[in-house]
Amino acid sequence: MTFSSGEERTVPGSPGDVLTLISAGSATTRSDLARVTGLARSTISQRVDALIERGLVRETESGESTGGRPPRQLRLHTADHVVAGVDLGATHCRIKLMDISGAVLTTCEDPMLIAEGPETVLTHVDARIARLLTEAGRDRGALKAIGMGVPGPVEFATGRPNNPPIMPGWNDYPVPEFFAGRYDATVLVDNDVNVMALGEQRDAFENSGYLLFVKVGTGIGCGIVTEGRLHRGAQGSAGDIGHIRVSGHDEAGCRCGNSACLEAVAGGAALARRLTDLGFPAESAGDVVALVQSGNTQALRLVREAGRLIGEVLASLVNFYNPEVIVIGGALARVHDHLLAGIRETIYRRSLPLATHHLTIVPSHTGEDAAALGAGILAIEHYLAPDNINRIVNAGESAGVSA
Amino acid sequence: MTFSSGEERTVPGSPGDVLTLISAGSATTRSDLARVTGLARSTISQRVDALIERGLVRETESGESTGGRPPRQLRLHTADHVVAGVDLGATHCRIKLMDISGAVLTTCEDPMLIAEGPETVLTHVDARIARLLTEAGRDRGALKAIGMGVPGPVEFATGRPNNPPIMPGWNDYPVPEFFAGRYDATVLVDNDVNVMALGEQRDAFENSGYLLFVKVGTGIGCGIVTEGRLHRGAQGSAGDIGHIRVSGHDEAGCRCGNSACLEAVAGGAALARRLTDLGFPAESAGDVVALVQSGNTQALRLVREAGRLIGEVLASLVNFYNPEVIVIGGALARVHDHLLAGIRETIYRRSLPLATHHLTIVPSHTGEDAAALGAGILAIEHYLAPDNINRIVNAGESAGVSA
DNA sequence: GGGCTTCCGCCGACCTCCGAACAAAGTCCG
DNA sequence: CGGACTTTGTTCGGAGGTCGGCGGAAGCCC
Repeated sequence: MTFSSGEERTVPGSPGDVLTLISAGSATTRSDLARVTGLARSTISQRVDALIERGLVRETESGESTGGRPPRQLRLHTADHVVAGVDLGATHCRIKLMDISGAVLTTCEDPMLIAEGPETVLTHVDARIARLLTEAGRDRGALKAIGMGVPGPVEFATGRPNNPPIMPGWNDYPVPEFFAGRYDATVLVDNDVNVMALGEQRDAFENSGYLLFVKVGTGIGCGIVTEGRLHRGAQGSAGDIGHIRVSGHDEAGCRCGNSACLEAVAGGAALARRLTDLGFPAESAGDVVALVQSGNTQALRLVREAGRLIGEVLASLVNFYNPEVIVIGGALARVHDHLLAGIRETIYRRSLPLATHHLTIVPSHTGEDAAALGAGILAIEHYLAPDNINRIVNAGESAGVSA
Repeated sequence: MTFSSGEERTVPGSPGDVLTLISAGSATTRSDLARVTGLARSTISQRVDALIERGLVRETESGESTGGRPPRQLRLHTADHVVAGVDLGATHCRIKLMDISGAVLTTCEDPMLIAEGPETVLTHVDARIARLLTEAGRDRGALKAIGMGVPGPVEFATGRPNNPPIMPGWNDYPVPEFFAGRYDATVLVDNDVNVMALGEQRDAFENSGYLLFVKVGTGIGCGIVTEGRLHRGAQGSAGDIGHIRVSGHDEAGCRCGNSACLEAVAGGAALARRLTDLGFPAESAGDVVALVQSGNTQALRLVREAGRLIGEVLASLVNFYNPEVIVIGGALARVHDHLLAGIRETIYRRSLPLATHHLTIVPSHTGEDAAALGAGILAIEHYLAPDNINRIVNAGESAGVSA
């Protein structure tokens, strides 16, 4: 009789799979690749040759000998393959130019109002990317993909924002088409919380199959990574936890028209308003953080209370989704000691023991850069995806290297 | 520039993939298969021959001619391949013997106490399966897989219950091993709500990628189907929504030790207790249903109120998970008119418009049979999975047909 | 320096899949 | 009623990719 065991390891075959292994660092020599994939050494050599010829891989210095001929190390050929990770917020724009190994080449950050509409904003983004390419000494053609996180729901397949509440003029705007004539690059647009979740999972929790990333800023949102892939839901609106009802706050009206929404009682904007009422002027989540850091006890109390309310909602989601890791990010996470205390307290009290037993709850370690980094990773992974690489290799066109 | 488009159709190759198409009815002749897969007719013939030789497929009568030679129809050879779908509840046992096309051959249903422990219960199950096989005139060796739903969390990979609250003696009991000497069949054990969700998705919502199945019986649980696959979470406890807190009921203590759990205010057991207090004796969810059907206005009021409370929790989950379909099942769904009214009302009031716009909320259409059918489908899909079929075909052993 | 080990390219053997040609089994039409 | 046509399914040689052995390359150990 056969037992229901875990998944069988599928034997990867194509050039794209080989590149994935090199990229992940799982195998850096031809022999390694043969061992890991189970393919014959001769087959691997053939594949690697094709990747080298297309300019995707190159040999570096020989490695350490283990008693015999030293293996030749293989690396991604990063010089001619870069991506841009774009983080568009309500009032800022951060861009990171990264090579396909994930290394950040150059960065920029400007104030910018997303409410000025897509043409204005994207023209700005285009100019910044061009400048970053120049600064990094890369050719325009080296830009292979653009990842972008925006503060609202997006139909990921088409890259069009879907009724975003704080992005006037962007509804259904075809963002990828804007870049069509400007770069020969794939453009991927997603919700900012989604790319933050992806980035955090890839950076710090690669082995965790079930991760939630909770962003606590002006509003509150959540990115969901299930078995390594983003969960976007049927309409791409999954993770919108800011308007979940919390008990005992029916007096708090929310901009969405309902009352007692999590965001209306525990979001940065709500906290700022309440602090102002208490005589401590604050306008934004950043002001709240500043008050906490200056030792204001009212601010501290409110943040901890916000943590409890967020924890109440997360306790429900822990029972439902059963995550392995919860990451807390966003502006308010800068005072994570106080925020996390409230969150942890409530989750461990209200969730099932089986679900919390191996649950890890941590602050984001990428901080302010989370969205731009995550957007870059989204772009890199798309570009290096086996299917895409196979297409490039089979197309017979040189991928970047001028002959 | 390349746009971020939907997934490319991968071209299926192996014998297992061919069988999957025949099984799904997507292609019933060799020519069809060639067109659908893109493989050459000669290759398809080769594959089909192998499947016929192994006893997995057979030719039936010729089909309609479309002006040329009439195609020979291919069907799954169901005679020598059957599975059992087992539904173990707290107080009952239902088993359906199904062939691998999904047709139910024979059924049985007995009262049974799961609290009597695994040896007693599984011995009973074994005897029932043997009798069903005899009734259906099938050989013992024809049983290829057993799917089983149990009322508690399970570590699916090993088939061991994981600290189930209402299954004393079952914790960590290796269910598949029990059947090891008795049948040459794979044994798959899962939470009952999970198999119900799977069955409903396959039966009625094949095209829906994001489905929640909510079972409202004695307790309340939820099965999650994401992109066609069950979401079990990190510890296999995902979907345990019965202990999510609902607002305004802090007086209601729950058997889990907390208060205001959904199950403690809206579960069948809780409703029965409150009806008893009101002077209408009721012990189980079934009694509650009977009272509603007899026109008892108190019972009706309580059920509708339960619907609102369940709806409150589901409203949160709709925002978080963004499902396409919510199916309501379990004993209380027999009065679904009243239950659904409350659920729908609350979800549409409290969830985001983007998430509810294309949301469908319906009662289960498989009713009491949901778990047994779902367990059978789980078993069939495992047995017909391409990897498994390839293994059978390549092993060179005849799969069931005595030579 | 010679044996040993490991790495890597080359080449014949093998396997799978393809496509063309052919056989089979029906329809259509004069 | 018979031949042309259409569609289905099989046979067979060839193309392409993978395997594994062989030998050369390049280091370590004694």
